[in-house]
Amino acid sequence: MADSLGARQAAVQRNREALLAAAAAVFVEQGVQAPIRDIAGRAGVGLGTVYRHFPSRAELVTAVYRHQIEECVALAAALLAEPIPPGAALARWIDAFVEFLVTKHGLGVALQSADPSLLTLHTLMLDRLVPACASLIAAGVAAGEIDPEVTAYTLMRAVGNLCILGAGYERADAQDMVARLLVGCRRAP
Amino acid sequence: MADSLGARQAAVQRNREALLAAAAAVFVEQGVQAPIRDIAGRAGVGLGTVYRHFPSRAELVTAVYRHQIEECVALAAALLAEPIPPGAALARWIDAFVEFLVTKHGLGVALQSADPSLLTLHTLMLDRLVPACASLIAAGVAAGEIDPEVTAYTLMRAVGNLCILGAGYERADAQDMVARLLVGCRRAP
Amino acid sequence: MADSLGARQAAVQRNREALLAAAAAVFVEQGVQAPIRDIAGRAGVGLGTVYRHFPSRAELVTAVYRHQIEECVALAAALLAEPIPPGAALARWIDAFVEFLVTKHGLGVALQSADPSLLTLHTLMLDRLVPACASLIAAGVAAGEIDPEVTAYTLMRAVGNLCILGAGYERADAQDMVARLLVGCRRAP
Amino acid sequence: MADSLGARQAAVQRNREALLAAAAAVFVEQGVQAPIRDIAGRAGVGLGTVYRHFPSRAELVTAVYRHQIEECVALAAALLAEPIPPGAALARWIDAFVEFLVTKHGLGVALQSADPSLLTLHTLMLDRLVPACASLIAAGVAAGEIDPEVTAYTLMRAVGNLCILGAGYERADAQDMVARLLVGCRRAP
DNA sequence: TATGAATGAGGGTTCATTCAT
DNA sequence: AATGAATGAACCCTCATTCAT
Repeated sequence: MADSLGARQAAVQRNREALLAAAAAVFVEQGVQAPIRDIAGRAGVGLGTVYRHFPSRAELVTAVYRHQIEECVALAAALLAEPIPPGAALARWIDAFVEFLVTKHGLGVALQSADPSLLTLHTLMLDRLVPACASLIAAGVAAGEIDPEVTAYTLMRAVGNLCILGAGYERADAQDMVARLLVGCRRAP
Repeated sequence: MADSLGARQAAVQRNREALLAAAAAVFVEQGVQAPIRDIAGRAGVGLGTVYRHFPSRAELVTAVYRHQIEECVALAAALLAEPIPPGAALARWIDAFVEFLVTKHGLGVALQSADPSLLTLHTLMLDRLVPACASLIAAGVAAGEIDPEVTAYTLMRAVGNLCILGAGYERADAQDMVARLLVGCRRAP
Repeated sequence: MADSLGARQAAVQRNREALLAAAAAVFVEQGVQAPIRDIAGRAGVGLGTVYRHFPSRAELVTAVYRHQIEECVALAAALLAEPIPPGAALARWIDAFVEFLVTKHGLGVALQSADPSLLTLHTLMLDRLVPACASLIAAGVAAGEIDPEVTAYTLMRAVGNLCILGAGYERADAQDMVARLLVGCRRAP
Repeated sequence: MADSLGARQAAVQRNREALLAAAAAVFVEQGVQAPIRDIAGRAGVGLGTVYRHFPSRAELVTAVYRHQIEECVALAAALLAEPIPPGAALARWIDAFVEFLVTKHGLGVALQSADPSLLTLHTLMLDRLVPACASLIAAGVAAGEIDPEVTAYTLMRAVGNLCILGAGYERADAQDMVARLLVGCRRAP
């Protein structure tokens, strides 16, 4: 009894994760506006199953990115605890953020869209990521390494935008441009 | 006979210009994916007329932005001719580019889209804008003011991305971020 | 063993009754086409349980209304046994029928629908209610109070229709219209 | 030029009328909630054509019934002008109304639905039909033939309901029941 | 040339129904 | 027996594109 119940719940969970993986992949290929049918097909489930797990596109999008966002949040705390200069900590954190944006998840495109279905994602970023980034900036400012004019939200939006890739503007280009942007955020001597 | 021919040609030309103006306005309001019907309606012409003048969306998009792009090209030449330091010239040119991107034309969004209908726009940028920008960069590099690693195409894509606005990330933010990016493009001392 | 068998059967019966109550409530609120899921949810059981007890919507609908219908049947016999004029007996019976139709059960809508899922309900009405009504009409005809042209089935359909309520046509309106219809069913002097 | 323009407009008008005819037929068979696709198919046009002519279901429904409604309105005026007793005029008008409801148009079902897509139709009835009926009732009341308690709106809803046909309750039954209802609306002696 | 009516593919969403556990 | 996850058919609606006039 408990076994078969557990087995069922496990299957449901597997389905949910298959959907998240499929959605992440499809979002990268087609953007967050990709047809729900495509996601269902990629996950190998029926259309209704997507709607069962994620009644609205917003919930699916949010679920896809939540985990990555939480990892970023955790990293910020970890870096602050390390005995390195705050400016370097910020740089390393931004590197990791870029890695997420660019490598596997299409978050960049997602962040810039005004689409109502992305409101929750935006909120999530505001609530979780911005404070994490702000703490690193504050440390950098306190150490005299970062220009106090720089705000976390704006910087993150800018980095997010710089990570929107395309033909002829690849990952390495985004990394380079972000690094240069950070140089411009240092405290003027 | 000649008169009525001339009159007809003039009417055709007027239609074309009304369409360009309407498309520019609609692109700003709704983005480059706006329904063709909206553009036709705004221009006061029939749907078929849009397709006659611009058989594909790409051609319409390209035509809309071509004029702005040519102004930028001309500005680059003008700035190079002025007796100012090349780094300042580049900064002023980028300022103007940002102005175009941000103020009236939604070019930012257009540039980052992977949509095949924007391929020609991309080509146009490559053909006309990149050389203009490259000439300013080259001058800056020659003067020892700009990092020789910076390439025109990448810089323009980055600036284009930084100019994708949204709620909480307005024109002034984009201008600020672009300025900081340029700081990061200076030759390392 | 006998106990647990009895207990199980009791639970099954409880489920069935919870479903009937839930369906009656949902039919009133949303009509007989309400989603099966809503009924399951209201009854606090799983979807499959609904299908086990009532394999088709028709069976559920019929079961919901059967009890009310039997009450009407019993009332007809009781009224015939009372020492009142047959015309008054018919009027009182119709009043009670209207009460059922209008007050709690949405039967009015159900009776007029051509939906195949309501065929059995229709049959039930034919088999049980029409004879009951016919007996009252026959008594009225015999007493010279009711027009012999009136047939039970037609009258019941008409009353059923008159009891389909809506904004601006409320219970009291239906009662009034039914009363006037009955006036028109009296024997012409 | 004028000819071909006229021909085109005529074709459009024919299409529109084919749609109205198809919709009327489909509404009778399946009710006003019938799939738009079925109406398009019956009319021999594409789906989009239905939406072009009637952007919402409400507009289609209203258009289907508007003509019949206006005929009824006109009839009321004509009957009032005739030298016949007002009670007879009302009876003849109601006969005509029943004819419309029952013969070709399924209006009965339409009138009782609370569906938002039928709001306009309801409004139309309120605005046009109810005053027409009320004028006949007023004349009957003034002549002492009609019970002053009877209101036009309620009577029309009742007649509408009585005209919802089904297996075993046909046109003749509806006519009979409506006639009896009218008897019940006479002034009590 | 210009028009705009017509078409139908495409994508969102709901819900009846099945079936493994 | 009960559960509820999964499925997919069926509808709705929008809009790019074609083409007769």
